[in-house]
Amino acid sequence: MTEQKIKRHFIQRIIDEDNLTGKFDNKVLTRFPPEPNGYLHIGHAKAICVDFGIAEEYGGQCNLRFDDTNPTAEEEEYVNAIKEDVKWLGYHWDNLCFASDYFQQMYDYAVQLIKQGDAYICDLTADEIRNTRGSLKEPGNESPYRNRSDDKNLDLFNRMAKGEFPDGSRTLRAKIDMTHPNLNMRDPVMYRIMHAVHHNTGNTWCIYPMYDWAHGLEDSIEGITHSLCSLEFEDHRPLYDWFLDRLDVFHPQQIEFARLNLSYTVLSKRKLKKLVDGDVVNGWDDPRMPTLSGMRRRGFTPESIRKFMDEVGVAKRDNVMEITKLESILRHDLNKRSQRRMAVLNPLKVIITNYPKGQIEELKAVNNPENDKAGTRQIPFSKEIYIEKDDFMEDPPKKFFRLAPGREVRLRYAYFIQCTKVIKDDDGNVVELHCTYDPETKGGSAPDGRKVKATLHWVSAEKAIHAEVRLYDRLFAKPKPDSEENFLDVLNPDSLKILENCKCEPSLQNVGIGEQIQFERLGYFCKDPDSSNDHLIFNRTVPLRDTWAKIEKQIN
RNA sequence: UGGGGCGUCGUCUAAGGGUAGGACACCUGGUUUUGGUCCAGGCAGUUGGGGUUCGAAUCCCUGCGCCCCAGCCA
Repeated sequence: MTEQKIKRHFIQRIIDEDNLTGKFDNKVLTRFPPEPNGYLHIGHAKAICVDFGIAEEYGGQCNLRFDDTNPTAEEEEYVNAIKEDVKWLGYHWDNLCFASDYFQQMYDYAVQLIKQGDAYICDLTADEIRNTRGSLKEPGNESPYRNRSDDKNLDLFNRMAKGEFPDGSRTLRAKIDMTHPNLNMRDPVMYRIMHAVHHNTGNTWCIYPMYDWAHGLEDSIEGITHSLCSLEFEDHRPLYDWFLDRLDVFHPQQIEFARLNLSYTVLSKRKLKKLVDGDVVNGWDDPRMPTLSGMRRRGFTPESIRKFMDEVGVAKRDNVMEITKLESILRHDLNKRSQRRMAVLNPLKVIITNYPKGQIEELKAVNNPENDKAGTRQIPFSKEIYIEKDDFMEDPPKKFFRLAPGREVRLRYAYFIQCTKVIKDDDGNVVELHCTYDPETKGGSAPDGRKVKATLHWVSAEKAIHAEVRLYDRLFAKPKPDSEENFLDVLNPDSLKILENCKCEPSLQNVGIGEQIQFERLGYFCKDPDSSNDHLIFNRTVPLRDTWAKIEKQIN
């Protein structure tokens, strides 16, 4: 407990200090400010956890604010998806805000700056502005329109807003310093002309504010105390401060922290959109996507994502979290909450030769060994069953404990069986096994105390229900796809494997969509929303840790 | 290169002048009717060089390396 108190990250320390000095009257008001131009991904989840988490911790508030200043990129669909994802993560915004609600006020502030001589209308084209901005080494040159009279600027700005000029013909620029070593301070554009329909304001405006101009105002208007954002905006903070100082309005404190990176994945909306638009995946909510909607469909719990963020930490250094860490936390969470079921993904028929034909026995199985309250259920057992193809080897290596000719293993919750005969097709593939069972071992233990080295999952052939199972793997084959010349070159060709012929125990018919289930010895799965009553589809969220696979790898 | 930022086990992250700790990964072993879980143990780190100090990951100086910025994107 005290240990938790001691481990304060740098943002908490800054706020602690502010509260000590009374900088913001001990108030904490943060905001999560997404642009509605795509779906939220796990990188955003870090920002959400920091923004909402800080507010929660200090008894403050957090706004959800859509930074909708560019109508050509933004859509209502994204607004709705973002709201849903934030709620799913378990956070509740205190105010729902839109930058577009402040357009008039921003306009008025712009007029103020023009009157103060701090902004001017520039007739340069985008190319010309770029060419006069200078470079990292060279200072820029002043625009020939820089010294227009305030009246002329006011008139032109007014007419810009009225729609008298075509797109791109003029901008409003801050009059700062074209030789400033920080490129952002070289007379940045505040407004551009865009005759575009805005999802929120419709046709009301044909000039739209730029991020640098708008964002600080949004924070100031809402009374945000600590404006938390990612590292790339550090260079913008002086400009943010400059605008607020010139306007002499409430001045939030911007604090920057490192964004999350994840190995074997990409976390940029641009690249994710490319995967969607290029049909590399099946939409934003494809279970392979690092989007929150994709992860939700895959079977992630919001708790596991939040726990992950706790462990990720908050700091300023660049980082790449290993995806194994996420998976580890996921498994830990799923292990505690998931009911166990049996399903066979790659079925191999087994006939128990000495079991009475036509007999069905109901056997008791534990629903969750981690949670007694989950209770038990009955599973049907019969003469013909399916086991996993991988659980039999005709000529097993030393460390393979599972079924082999002449060997005895346990069927989970059922009987010991011994393999007596291997049936093959003309090509030599094993297609069926004959086994005998020991009636004395009902439930899975032998009265004479003899042991077996393996326990297999199985499904009654007579009572099995059919399902499609989708096995997902990481989308990329290289740990840092962002560092590749083209991230699309390192896609993992096996990121999705569809198994059409899977056999499930009957109780699986009734699971709800998204309900997390452990298929014993295989992994965690959940029913996909594409399922129908006569066509079950299960997504594999994450496999169980597989020690045998590791040993197998060492052998080869 | 001008400006801004950052360097602690393989990967994240603590230690803010006083024993470099934790998690994941990896390796052992134990328990086990899931080769799961759980438990125990192990491996492994302060970017280099100076300085201040009884004592430096921490403070100072100086190298080196990495990231961001030249959209009318955010």
